Amino acid sequence: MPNDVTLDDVARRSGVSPATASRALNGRRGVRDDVRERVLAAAGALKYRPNRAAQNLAGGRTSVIGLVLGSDELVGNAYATSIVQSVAAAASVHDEGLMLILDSHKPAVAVQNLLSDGIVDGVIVSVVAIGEQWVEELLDANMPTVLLGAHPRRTDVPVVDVDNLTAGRVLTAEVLAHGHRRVAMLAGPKSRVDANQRLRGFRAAHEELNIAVDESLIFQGDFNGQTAYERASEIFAASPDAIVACNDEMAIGLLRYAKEHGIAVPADVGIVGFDGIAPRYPEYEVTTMAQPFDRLGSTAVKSLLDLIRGDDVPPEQLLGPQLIERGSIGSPLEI
Amino acid sequence: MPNDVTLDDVARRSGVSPATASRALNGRRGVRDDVRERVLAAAGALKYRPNRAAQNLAGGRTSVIGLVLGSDELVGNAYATSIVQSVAAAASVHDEGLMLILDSHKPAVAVQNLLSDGIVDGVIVSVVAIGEQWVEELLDANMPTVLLGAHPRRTDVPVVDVDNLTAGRVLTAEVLAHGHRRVAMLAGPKSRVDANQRLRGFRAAHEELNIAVDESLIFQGDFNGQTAYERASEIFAASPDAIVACNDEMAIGLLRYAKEHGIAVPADVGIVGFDGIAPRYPEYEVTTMAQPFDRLGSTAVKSLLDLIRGDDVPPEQLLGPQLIERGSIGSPLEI
DNA sequence: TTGTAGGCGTTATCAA
DNA sequence: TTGATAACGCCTACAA
Repeated sequence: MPNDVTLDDVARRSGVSPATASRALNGRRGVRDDVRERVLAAAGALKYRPNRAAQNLAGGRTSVIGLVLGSDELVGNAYATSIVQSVAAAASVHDEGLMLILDSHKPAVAVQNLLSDGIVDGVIVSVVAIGEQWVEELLDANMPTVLLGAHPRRTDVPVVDVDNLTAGRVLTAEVLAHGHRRVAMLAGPKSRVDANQRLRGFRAAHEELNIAVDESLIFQGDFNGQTAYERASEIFAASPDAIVACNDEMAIGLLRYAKEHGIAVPADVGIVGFDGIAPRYPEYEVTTMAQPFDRLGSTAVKSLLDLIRGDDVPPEQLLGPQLIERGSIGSPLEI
Repeated sequence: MPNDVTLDDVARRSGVSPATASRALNGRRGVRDDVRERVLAAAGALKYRPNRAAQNLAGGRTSVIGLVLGSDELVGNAYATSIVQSVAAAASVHDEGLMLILDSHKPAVAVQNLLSDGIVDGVIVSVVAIGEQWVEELLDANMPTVLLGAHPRRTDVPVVDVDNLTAGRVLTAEVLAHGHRRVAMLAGPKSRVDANQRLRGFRAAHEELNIAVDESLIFQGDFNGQTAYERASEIFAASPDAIVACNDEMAIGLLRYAKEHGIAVPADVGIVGFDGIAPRYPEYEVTTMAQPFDRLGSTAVKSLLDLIRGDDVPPEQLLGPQLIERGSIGSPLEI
């Protein structure tokens, strides 16, 4: 019952044909100005809203995009949650509906739902979903797709991401600028492009200052805070001046361990992270390279809409991260 | 290009009319068994999937439901995030699409999008969205709606919620059973039904044991952990034996303060909370009444689908919470 | 039990 | 610049 007003009603009220009304409403050219105004006025008066199903069926768009997060747990994953939030906001700005696809237990069905049912015009696939069987299948189907976070192999799909290489380089440079020389790295999963880029940045920053990287100070992590906490003793035992954790969750795991074991931060050891989700943990102040979540979301949505519209989209859009000083490697430096 | 297979294709391949094919596919009666099987086989072979826009347009359903969270911040809100997760899972089980409606900045438009565009068959409105102007408008529109968490005034909309009264009573009884007598309460927002019910349960548990509630031990909270942390000194100054915080976020705020100020839990003071989202904070073990998130999600989705189908739905479905002992009021009691 | 035909609301094609 | 008319894919009386 919501809305019984159809295009025909608008057409009738403005004394034109449905075809003309449609053209006027959609901003097509070839409609006399006064007619267009009349139609618009009628539509407004009638509170007309197009039926999207009909639009879609007639070959138009759905005005709904999908956000694929795979079977990743949203709960407790501040990064994923931030992505949802920012994409939702961006979709809303463009007046697009947002379908959340957390699905997992029915690979085939999930993909087909998306593709075949014409329920979504395109999808944004988050990096947290990459690697799952059905997500890979999804990438193979030719549906407009934008990756939010780089895929290790698919370079054919446009990607929007933070510039992880720069992020790693700048953050590490900052650590080095504080005088730290024995800098450890708690890396992310090897399968993740972002983690690798951050590590590359870590090395690059050292190279720029002609400081050798001590390979024994590079620890393998998994982006998980609890795991980091459990490996903390081993890492601290290597007595680094500072530790670059590949994300904030791990940095906080380390901070927690430090706190519990009387290790002073930054006095005894500096600790930094990535992502900028740390404000969620007010008791842990950690210097970090924050993700530009808002821009990630809006850029991904805009690119996807371009793609759907048939416009060209850059194969890779890297956004600048932001260094947020919170004192976990010492006082901010004078410039 | 996704899927070119239409109902006609299936009909042709199985040698029947589209009408019969439609009936067979939709489980309508009045189709010979062998014919039905033939159609189903053809559909399977062709990998046929109905076009939802067409189904919808033809008067059928959209197979998409909406989850309304208002402008609530998802990031850092473990309760809201858990709701999203559980509703998404439940929707997926029923093969329903899930539209996430975090929208906020365009009240009117948002509502109309939902209602008029025929893009969603019904909505689940989370308690975190209640009170916002456009959400209230949404409740007035006659669209199938289920509340996930009680509304202070709208008793006309079916609600699914945890049994907060019982939760408050049982948890408080547990605290009292541990021998605590001066029990403080850090309440939730007065506008929230769940918070009030928990407080009622708190009082009920006292009454049952003929213990008077010391009104000076009832503190007003806002469900926010940071705020709880900031008010902690005042609360601890009242020297309660134990504190019942109206949700885990606040309990953790108190625990954090206690930890930082050398107040031993549970030795000096017991602390308990509600919701069961605390596992997210491994360093804070807090006894709590956990929300049955999975069942909340599945019940809400199922009820909404019933509502959409035109079936009756109970006006109120209260699910049982679960006491989770984590030692923050002392060792678990022998039974 | 099955098939035919009409319509759901919109857009696009093609004349006028 | 405008208006018929035909899709789009499906469902559902109604008829057979």
